[in-house]
Amino acid sequence: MSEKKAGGRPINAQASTALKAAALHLVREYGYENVSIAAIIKEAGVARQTLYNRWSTKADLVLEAVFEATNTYAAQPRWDDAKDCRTLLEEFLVKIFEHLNIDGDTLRALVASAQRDAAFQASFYTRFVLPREEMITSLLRHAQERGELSSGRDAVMMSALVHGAFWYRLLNRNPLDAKLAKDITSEIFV
Amino acid sequence: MSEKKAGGRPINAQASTALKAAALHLVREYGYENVSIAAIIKEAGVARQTLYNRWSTKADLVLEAVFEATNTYAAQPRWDDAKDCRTLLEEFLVKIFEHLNIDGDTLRALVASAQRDAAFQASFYTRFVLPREEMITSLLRHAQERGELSSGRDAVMMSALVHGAFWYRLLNRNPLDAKLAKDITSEIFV
DNA sequence: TTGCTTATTAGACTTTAATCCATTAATTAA
DNA sequence: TTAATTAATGGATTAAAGTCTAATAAGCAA
Repeated sequence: MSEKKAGGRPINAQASTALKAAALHLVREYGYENVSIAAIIKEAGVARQTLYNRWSTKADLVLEAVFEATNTYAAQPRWDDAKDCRTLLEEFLVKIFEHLNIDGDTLRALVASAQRDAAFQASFYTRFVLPREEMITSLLRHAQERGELSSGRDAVMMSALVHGAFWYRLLNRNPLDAKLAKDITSEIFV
Repeated sequence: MSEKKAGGRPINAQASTALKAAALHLVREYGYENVSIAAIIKEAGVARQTLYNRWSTKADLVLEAVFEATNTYAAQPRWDDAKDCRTLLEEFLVKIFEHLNIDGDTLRALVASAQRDAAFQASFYTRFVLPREEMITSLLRHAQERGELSSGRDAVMMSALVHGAFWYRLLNRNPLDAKLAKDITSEIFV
């Protein structure tokens, strides 16, 4: 399946790069809602249709741009056995919050887009949200194995509580700081 | 301050009623994003400017329409002393979820609007979100007083965890059902 | 070279939220 | 009755996302 007939003008990879760079730059500088498609293609020096050949909406483009630019923050840390899991969770949350303090406004805008577009919502959830949720779930299971957390508890539900808590804060424009990381951790580890 | 000079054409209260009714009806039937201002004023039989004389955006109008139509669900229940607090929380969550299963799609759209409009976000949070958050906080404090929950725990944080959990589920288009109410409750009451 | 195929470009077009304006309507005060 | 004031109306306008189209560009295969 999906065999392409040979030939045809090749896709210009530079156009993609320029579009992502322009989108990220403009969105971080002026805010998602204040950046028009027209401004992005103008800065990228590319035609409108070229953008829509690659991404179907502004949200898709910006998601990819933010995602690629912040791989660092989404990386699974190796759980350091020298520290207890309570500390690991708190430190991981602090790391997530650092990212959210850079791109939080953009991510809020993407969550908003996701509510209007089920396909984008699925993509956003799969690429951005779920991976971290699974990282925390695995950390909590690790804590159960090490006896730092009662094995009777539901790691998936606890992870959802943690995620819910900081997304809820973000969407309500509350600060995400070290104190919050500590407070959330305290309520999870009894 | 704020004294109005007498005279002037009086505001037509029926126009407000008709606009709210039209907005609620259309939004529930076709979905928030599929309902245009043009459709609302047409069904209400009112001029465009009349709508904007009362609400500054579609989101403000729909929030008020939904809010008025669902006072029932937002009412503070009297905590029945015959039941333990675990049961009360679970039942309260079930009640909230019943409402979210009617207007959840609309509320998701309003959350999206709130991300684009800080003033609306504040209004939405104050009118819709915070009251329930406080109800659950007070229930958890009640549980602490009755010794059903350790008094060392942070009731405000726990309430945020609970709220975060179901808003998170709602925004990710996951089901809000009795099982979720039970699972959330279980993780709060140890 | 000549087709064939796909990508890019520029710009017209559609839709919708929101603003703006001139005109008309409804009310109070003199 | 007249003037002042405020609301409602209908329609024009603006801004932006997204769609569409015709012309052109850049490759492959014969």
